Amino acid sequence: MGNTGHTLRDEIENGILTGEFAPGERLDETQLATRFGVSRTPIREALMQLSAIGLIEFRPRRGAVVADYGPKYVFEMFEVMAELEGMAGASAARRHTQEDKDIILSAHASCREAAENEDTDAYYYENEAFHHAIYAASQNSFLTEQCALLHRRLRPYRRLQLRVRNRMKASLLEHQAIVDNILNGDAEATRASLLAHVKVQGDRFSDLVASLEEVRVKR
Amino acid sequence: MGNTGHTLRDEIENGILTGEFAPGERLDETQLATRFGVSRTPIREALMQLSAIGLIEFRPRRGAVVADYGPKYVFEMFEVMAELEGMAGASAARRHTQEDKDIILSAHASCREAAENEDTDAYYYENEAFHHAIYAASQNSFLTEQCALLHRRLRPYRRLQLRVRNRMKASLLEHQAIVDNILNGDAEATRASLLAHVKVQGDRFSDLVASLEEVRVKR
DNA sequence: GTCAAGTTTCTTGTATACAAGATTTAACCG
DNA sequence: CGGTTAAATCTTGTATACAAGAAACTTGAC
Repeated sequence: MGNTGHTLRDEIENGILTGEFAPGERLDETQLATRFGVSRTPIREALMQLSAIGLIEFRPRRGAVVADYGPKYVFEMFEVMAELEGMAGASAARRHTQEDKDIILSAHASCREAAENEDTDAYYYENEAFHHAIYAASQNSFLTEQCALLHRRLRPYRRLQLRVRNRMKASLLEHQAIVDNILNGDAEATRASLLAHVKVQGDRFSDLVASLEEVRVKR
Repeated sequence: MGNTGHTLRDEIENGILTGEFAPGERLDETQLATRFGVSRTPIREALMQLSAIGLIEFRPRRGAVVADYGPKYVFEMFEVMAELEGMAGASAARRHTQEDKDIILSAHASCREAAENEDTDAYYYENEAFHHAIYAASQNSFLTEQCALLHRRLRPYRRLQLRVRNRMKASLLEHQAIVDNILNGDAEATRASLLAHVKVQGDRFSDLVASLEEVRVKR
């Protein structure tokens, strides 16, 4: 043995992002250790890393729990995500290379295909590739990393949304406008279109929470 | 004992941000352990946290070294910082409370005082308070956290800049414009003024690096 | 049957032990 | 005297041991 590879951290992170470990849930170190076939030490170190990026929280003497942000906080995260994506898009419109362009177009085509097949899972996956292609085209590697990080962090809160009626097709239309703006090299139009595209997700999340609240109150 | 308090992490982080541990320097776990009077285990966990936020890097089997970003990467960080601060300012202009306003004005007054006394150290400190006041006034706690985090991360690269001739007074003038814009509730003007205010720092950093490069080449 | 107090059990947080890879040092050869 | 290789040392990465605090359970009283 003898490895500091991030595989363990990624494994646990994945569990959180896929919803296997739900927000608020307590993470038992011993349990994780036996599950991954290691001792508690590397588990602990992975958890420390996750706590540093805010995915989990340590309660003193009570271990780690999956971070459970309030709805307001999640909405704020979407606001920041929108701004960062807008920035990446603006930068991509100005500085994208031929190769970036090819990758964006190919990702866009894959999204369209998924949408035409009404395959939400495939669309979900291809949509991520599309957004990552834009991050990379910004030519700003720090921005690319920050966008990717926040994107991952928001994943659990974006999962349900594509099931909403017609959301997939509306999303695709927005993608088309974004692609056009980037190819035209229109930085500010790209920024605006991406800002709106992402912000919609925060709004949808808020709507969802509001409706859940209403149900809860009514009972 | 029995503590998961962040004090140890903060201690090491401080050492990095103040330049005691220089970029590229190797961090010896045993050394740190004896220095802080604990075993290697909590040191290790603190280092894992710092690696997760990008302040240090783990080379497999070779331990932790203080992250040494290239000049390009640092410049990119300033670009993102500028955008985030612009966003915070725009939001602050729209949503600041009376209390936020008081804090901003008081921080601004302290900056002015430091500038009039030509006290660069005091200005450096009060300047941070001024910027944090704006973050808080955005009413977006996630944005506030992200800004504060990136601000800290850039601290080592901002240290030298105030020594530049007249920079302190120029900075104060920019602050005045920012304050005016916020009090007027002009979100876009605030965004623009903060964007420029921060971007200047990235430009200065680039100039610095360029001049150092030149010296290096000439010899 | 319900609640409270005390005891037991579990879990965390830290220290220490140990194995494997990296680095330094030393010895030997050219 | 320089270079290469092998041994010794050091450092990391992981496992285990142990102490202290939290949770759960038992027992007893009302």
